[in-house]
Amino acid sequence: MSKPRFYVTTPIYYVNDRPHIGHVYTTTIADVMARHARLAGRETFFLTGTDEHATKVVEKAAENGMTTRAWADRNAGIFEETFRKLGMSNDDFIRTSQDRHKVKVTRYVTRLLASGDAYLGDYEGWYDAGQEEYLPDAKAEEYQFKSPFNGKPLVRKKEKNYFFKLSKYQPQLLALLERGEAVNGASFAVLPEARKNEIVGRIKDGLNDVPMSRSGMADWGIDIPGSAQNPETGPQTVYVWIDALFNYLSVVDTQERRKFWDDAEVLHLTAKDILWFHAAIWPALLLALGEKLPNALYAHSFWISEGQKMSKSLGNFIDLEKIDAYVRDFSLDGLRWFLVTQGPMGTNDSDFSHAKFVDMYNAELANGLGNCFSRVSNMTEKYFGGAIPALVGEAGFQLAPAAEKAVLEVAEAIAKIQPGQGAQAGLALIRAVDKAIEDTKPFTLAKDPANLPQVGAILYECAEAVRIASVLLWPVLPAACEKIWARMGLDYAAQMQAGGGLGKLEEWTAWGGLLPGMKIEKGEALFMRHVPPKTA
RNA sequence: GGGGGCAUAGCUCAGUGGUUAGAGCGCGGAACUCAUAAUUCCUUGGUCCCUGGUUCGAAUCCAGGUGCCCCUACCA
Repeated sequence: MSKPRFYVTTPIYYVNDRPHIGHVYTTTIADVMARHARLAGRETFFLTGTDEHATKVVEKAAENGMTTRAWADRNAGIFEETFRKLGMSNDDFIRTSQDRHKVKVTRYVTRLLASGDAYLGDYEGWYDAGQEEYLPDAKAEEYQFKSPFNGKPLVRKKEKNYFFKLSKYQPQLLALLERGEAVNGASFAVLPEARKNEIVGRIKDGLNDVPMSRSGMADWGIDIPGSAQNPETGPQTVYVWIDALFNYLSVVDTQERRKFWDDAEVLHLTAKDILWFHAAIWPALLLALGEKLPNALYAHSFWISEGQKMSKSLGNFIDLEKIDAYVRDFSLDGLRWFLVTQGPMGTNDSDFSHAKFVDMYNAELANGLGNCFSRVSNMTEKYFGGAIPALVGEAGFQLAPAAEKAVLEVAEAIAKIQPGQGAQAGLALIRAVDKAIEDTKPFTLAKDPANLPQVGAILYECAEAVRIASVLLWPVLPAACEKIWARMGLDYAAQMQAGGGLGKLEEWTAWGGLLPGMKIEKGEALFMRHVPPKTA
């Protein structure tokens, strides 16, 4: 029986942005989920990318004296390079300006037009002539119906646009979300619970049809089929949000990849600000297309910076420069650990605080995992020449139950999309090892050669628990755990590579995988303890 | 304006009606020395935001209030 396939996505990032901690966070969570799934032997597809068809992209490119294409290429390149540098294991990187996406979106829109779920209507709103853009009613009111740019009055303008018949799907969305029912054989979970309640409330308020086109941008965006020939509309392009949402499907809507949509567990990760598009419009679009729904949407909260909201005016974004500095000072795994264990997967925002980063790094990685491996490997070298001794003595305790518990808890945490909890469960096994060492004091026993059989048994228990913890923690701390494997002479990394990236989580986390006689090399500290520079 | 969320130890959070409210980190003390001045143990620490209500019983449910936050249609 093969394990269910897994397809995990991040939002595609706005190509005018510079990568910051928010992008890195969502992508890291997706990466951990993807790595865990592959480790568990599940065929996995992990997608991220860039969203490029906004009008502002055309404008920014012009401001910078570049063609839209060159500007988008440059910025998308920065995202791709950033994720590559951060070791993200994404299987693809979609850019909405790529033909493979545009071709699919054209087809989806054609289908919607044919079924009547997309139709021509009048769009009416407050128009800022100077900016050539509409403002939402609420915003227009906030600006007292004057342009925020030049102060000229906004005008009430009406134009022909294509609309998506969102209102039609209200009953099905409520069945899916409020009552948890399956629609067309699939259910759709919005997490966390608070976010689901939020969206249910909003859907109950009533759904209006949404515009899904804009009057055309020259040479940018995706044309609405037939609009150019329609004198009523003139050339129109697919509204950028609709265009963007389709990426999740367009990338896997190919002969070889279709299985990742039709026959896979599909998880969309996003931040809470774009809940509406993902929890209401996206499933409605899929229902309209007759496509299967994703299994779950998880909308996490935000990072704030040192207690303050991140904003351009405060200039306190955790940007690429800061991210690079953390990677340099604490290693990539150190950054991943902080993001995953301290990040805003709940409904509250999390604080990216330097002091907290250092505290957690020292307590959990340096003093915890790193030191534990260090003491176990050191005693093995010191008392047994670096080889796990034959099992001839009694340790006087057993770590197998703690290991089983950790394995179970990690699985539960991942199933709940709480990789941070999973990381803590893995670390708890390390704590159990530290406690066992303290309780039995092998370093004292070793002073009398008669005790060596017991010391050997103790070290076996400890090394075996560390081995299992390293497998459980690998999705979060790939570099450090692979170092542990290398020093224990384990070929898990090679096995995964040979197995198409798929691991053997069950086998590798079963007690007894460490054989007597195997070498353990102590090596350099896995995580150097961070001592803050002295302030005079 | 409308909708939603959050408020529990110094910090970050668990805890959705039932014994003296928990964890991690930090702080203080002790033990220990294999280890990265690491580890382990003990201690400290809370009118569970306020007021009122429902209940035999409320951190938990309800109402009102206060504070902070998010969404309200192109910033993870």
